[in-house]
Amino acid sequence: MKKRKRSRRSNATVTVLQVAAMAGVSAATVSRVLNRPETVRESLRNKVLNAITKLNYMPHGAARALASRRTKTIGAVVPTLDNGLFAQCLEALQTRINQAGYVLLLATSEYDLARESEEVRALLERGIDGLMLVGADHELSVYARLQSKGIPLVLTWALESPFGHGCVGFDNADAARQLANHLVDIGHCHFGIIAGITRHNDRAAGRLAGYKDALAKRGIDLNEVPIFERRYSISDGRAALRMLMNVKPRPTAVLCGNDIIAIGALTECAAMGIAVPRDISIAGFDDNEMAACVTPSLTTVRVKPHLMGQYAAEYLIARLSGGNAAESVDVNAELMLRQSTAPPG
Amino acid sequence: MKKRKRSRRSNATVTVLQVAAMAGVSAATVSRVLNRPETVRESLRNKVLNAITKLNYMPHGAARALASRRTKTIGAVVPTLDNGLFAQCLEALQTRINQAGYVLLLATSEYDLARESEEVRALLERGIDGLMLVGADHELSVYARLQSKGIPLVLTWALESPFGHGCVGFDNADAARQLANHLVDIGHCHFGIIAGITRHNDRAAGRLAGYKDALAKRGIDLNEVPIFERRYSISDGRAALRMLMNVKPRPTAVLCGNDIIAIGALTECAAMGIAVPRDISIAGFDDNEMAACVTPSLTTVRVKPHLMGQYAAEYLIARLSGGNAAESVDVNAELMLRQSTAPPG
DNA sequence: CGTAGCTTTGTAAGCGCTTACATTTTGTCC
DNA sequence: GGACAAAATGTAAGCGCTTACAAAGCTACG
Repeated sequence: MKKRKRSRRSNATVTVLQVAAMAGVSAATVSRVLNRPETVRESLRNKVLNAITKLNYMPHGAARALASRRTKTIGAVVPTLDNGLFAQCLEALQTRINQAGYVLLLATSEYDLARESEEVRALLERGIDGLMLVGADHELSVYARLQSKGIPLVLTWALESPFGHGCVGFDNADAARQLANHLVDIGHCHFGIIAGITRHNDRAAGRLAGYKDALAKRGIDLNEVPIFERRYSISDGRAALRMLMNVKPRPTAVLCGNDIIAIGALTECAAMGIAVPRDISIAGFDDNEMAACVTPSLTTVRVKPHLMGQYAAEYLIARLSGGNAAESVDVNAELMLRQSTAPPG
Repeated sequence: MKKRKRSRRSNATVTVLQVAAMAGVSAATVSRVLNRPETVRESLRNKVLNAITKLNYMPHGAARALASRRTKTIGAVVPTLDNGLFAQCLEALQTRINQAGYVLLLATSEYDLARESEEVRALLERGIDGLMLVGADHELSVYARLQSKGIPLVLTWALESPFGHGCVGFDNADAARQLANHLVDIGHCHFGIIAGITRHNDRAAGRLAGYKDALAKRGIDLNEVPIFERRYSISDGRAALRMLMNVKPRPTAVLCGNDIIAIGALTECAAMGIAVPRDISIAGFDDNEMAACVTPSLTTVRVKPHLMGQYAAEYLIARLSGGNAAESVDVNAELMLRQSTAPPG
């Protein structure tokens, strides 16, 4: 006679046993109704379903996760949500995984790989069935932990993983090359580059490499090309453009690491009374939502964050339901030629 | 002799018992080291810590949650991540709660209250310790479920909750009133309004109410003011502006439900050859990242999504650590007067 | 040196669910 | 109608952790 020693059950939490009792079945049957309804006879199933609604029963996720070793949760860590592209990618991912009954556990790394690794660790502790990351540059600990837990990973903004994970992205270098080539095609020969910070950022690095590669191949001496690496901010773009304008010979075309920088450059041109594209051409990268709205509208490269998010979701869902999925999908980046570029002089 | 009947332990998951064994203590002590380290003597604590790193032990979140009835997870549901404002709010929320050891479980409602209610249910099932929602318009089931689980809620973009939850926002109607008043002040008397969809959206409704209230108070006959409700999209803004231009007398000032609509209106003006602000003044709401970049730059109202996210996080953290928090904080929305508005012709 | 009153550690009972296995029911075929 | 296989249900053992309570170790004081 020492029953109910520690009944913490202050709030009457409805459990599977109460549902079972009301329906006149065992807990196992209730569980089956919840997880594999086709395995229980209709009559019983209905009784259980009735009991569930009558009691307003809500399964306990942690208990489920503990017993089943599945959390029905997908993790994601992106550099920042302040960048609309990542937000849009997540929007698509979230929407898609939700349809499949998954929920999104989210963290941001602020472009810091060490922090990213910590975030991944935290997500793993909390329990995730799959993970989405941005880019292919990650600490080894990340890959190792994922590996040891057997958790599927999909990389966005990347076409190739060092460990053969799923990838959905586009070729940054190639798109950058196209953009640079276009500017050479229309007659530019004095360039300036305001790249993003390339350290630990394979996307920024790829873009810069593409720009340089194309220019070099077209006979432009890279030693003559001023190259800055700047954070993705309007003010950094402005300051960098101002510096470029002091370089002799003055560039007639400026290739930027992304649209934010480019818009900063555009803004500074306006402030300095430099006409775009008459005096100078400016090109961005990303085709974010502002690119088409600024004046002059910005020539850029359209990446497709929604599509990446969706494919990433698709990949993880496929893997988690035991299926296979294409290892790598290329959502082609497209050149968007607009008003901010034109032949020189 | 029937030990180890169901050893599913395929992957050698390191558990608290193995750590305990290696450190020569009981599981309880390991748990204490993890949760209330100050209650265990330093010598032992170090042994445990060593064992933990040596074994690369990682606590099992679901097990913890089940035993402790806490998940260290905070939920949020926003209308969409495609809107930079919500993304920024979440960015701040996420960053702040992360510092406090919480992780973000995220869902989007696509502006659909029924869907929102479902999402909340899903989050609750997955287990959350606190929740952030946008606005004060929610299904009763949401409030009821939260209530019955005793989970703290904070509303953003709202100043008042029907059930006394925490709020952080600003007065939409008041800010809208200020904007409308300003336009009257500088001489406008023929207005058009392109509001957002007000149904189930207290923010859109508040803004529209503010516009109407101010105009009426300044002696403008609301029956003469064409009012449209449109989705937040460039194309809807464009189409609505075109319709407004056919109204007689033609409005000299257009008040928009948000910046997206306003930028659509601006775009259509450009397309129709209507000069802004000479022929017409256009005002937005939100001060999103595009507002200052378009040409002409957009007069609007600055809301502060980062600040809201941060305060929302603060509120939840305070509540979850047993403290109290201010019930309601007002992050003042500010009028941003830019180039898109001016006295009429 | 005994013991009251701390602090530190151990013991073991769950937390609410899933699932391998055992058992019962149902269906099928001669 | 009986034998057998297949389908439906029940039984009970955990999943990995936390925590109430018990036990043990210390301290200090008479």
